[in-house]
Amino acid sequence: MAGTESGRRHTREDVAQAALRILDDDGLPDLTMRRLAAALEVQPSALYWHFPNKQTLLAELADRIVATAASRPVTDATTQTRAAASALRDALLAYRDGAEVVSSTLALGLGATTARDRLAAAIAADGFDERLAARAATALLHFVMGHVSHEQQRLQYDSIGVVAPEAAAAPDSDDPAAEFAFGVDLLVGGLDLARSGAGGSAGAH
Amino acid sequence: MAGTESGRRHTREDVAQAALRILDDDGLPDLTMRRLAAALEVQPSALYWHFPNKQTLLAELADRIVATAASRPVTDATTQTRAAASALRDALLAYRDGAEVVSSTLALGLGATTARDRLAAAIAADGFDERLAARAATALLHFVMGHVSHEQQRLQYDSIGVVAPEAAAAPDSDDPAAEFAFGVDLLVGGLDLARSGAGGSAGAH
DNA sequence: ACCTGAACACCGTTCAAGT
DNA sequence: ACCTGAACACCGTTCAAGT
Repeated sequence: MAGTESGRRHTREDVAQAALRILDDDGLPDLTMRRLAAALEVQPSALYWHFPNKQTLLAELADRIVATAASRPVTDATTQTRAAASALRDALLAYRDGAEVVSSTLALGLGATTARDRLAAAIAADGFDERLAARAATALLHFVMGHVSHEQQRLQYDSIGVVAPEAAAAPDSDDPAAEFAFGVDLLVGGLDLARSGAGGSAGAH
Repeated sequence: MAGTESGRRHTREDVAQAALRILDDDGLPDLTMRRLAAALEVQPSALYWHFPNKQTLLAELADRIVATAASRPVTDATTQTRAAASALRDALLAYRDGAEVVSSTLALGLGATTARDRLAAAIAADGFDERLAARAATALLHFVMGHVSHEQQRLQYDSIGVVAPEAAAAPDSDDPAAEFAFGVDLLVGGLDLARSGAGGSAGAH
């Protein structure tokens, strides 16, 4: 009950932390500058001393979210890639609406490039050349963002009960983790094909 | 110059058309209920006779956007899938922020399921069984949405000049179409592997 | 260095009432 | 059947001024 935020003046760090907390507790739609200011017991205009605008604040949050992607030990071949993909998914899932926040700032190149870099590194570690790894990382990143965005939006809508009837028994809510793994496997399978050198699907040019 | 919208009373159709026009001309952020009302020379509250809320209006737009996906004649094997994927991409690109509109309504099951259905049908037509086709369609859909969302957000930001320095000479803006095709090829390649029956990546349950 | 106070130009939505 | 008028409860951002 007592004041976790009772002191007066704040740092940029305080603002980012309070924002992450609101994001996690109430979701992106509730993360307004005014609500954030209230949480810090400050006027909305005070926030603009720490961040030039909301977009920049979100970019900062995106960086922190992807930074939490833990790297776990792996052994098998082409499994660095799978591990990196699911580590990224876990990081995005760790904060409510994490995928939305990250993908919104991904587009304007404001940080969060760490995500693609890590995927590319994992693919390269699995024995693919850099150029191929870079391109495949982009594709994989898009799949991951698309999948987790969808997953988290569903979570949010479900909790408010705003789900359409069709979506109830859809082949969709089966098992997000399995569905995710399946998609990653498809992409990795395509990569393996490219390595095998066949003039097949993803190989040439 | 003269009044394309001079008459007084409107239908739900008029509202949807005017909304699509604003979307295409000025983008999703400018598609507000008040701006839409102004375009129809009507009070904002009048819109709520035609649509219960903005979300429902957007779902209607999403349906129309994916509906424009033209099916083009194909011959090769596993190419129905590629064709369906790029037809969907074209449909999304046909309207500004089309991907955002569609994916936002995809999550809450409000229509736009046509997109996944078509992908699944194409995959099945390429000789995969229904269950596999359904799961692969979901993965492919996520990739497509992730890719085109990113592509369109970049377009928007570029036009306002809000791009970060790094993004300038990034391996990102290379060639969206080629990048898209590469990702689709990876997924299709993984599918082919599954068909080959090897206990490999994406095959077994 | 960090914040207040007040304003500007907006939002989506509701609801009684009009024709 | 379709719309007006007025209100409610919000937004992000700016900017002079305070300490």
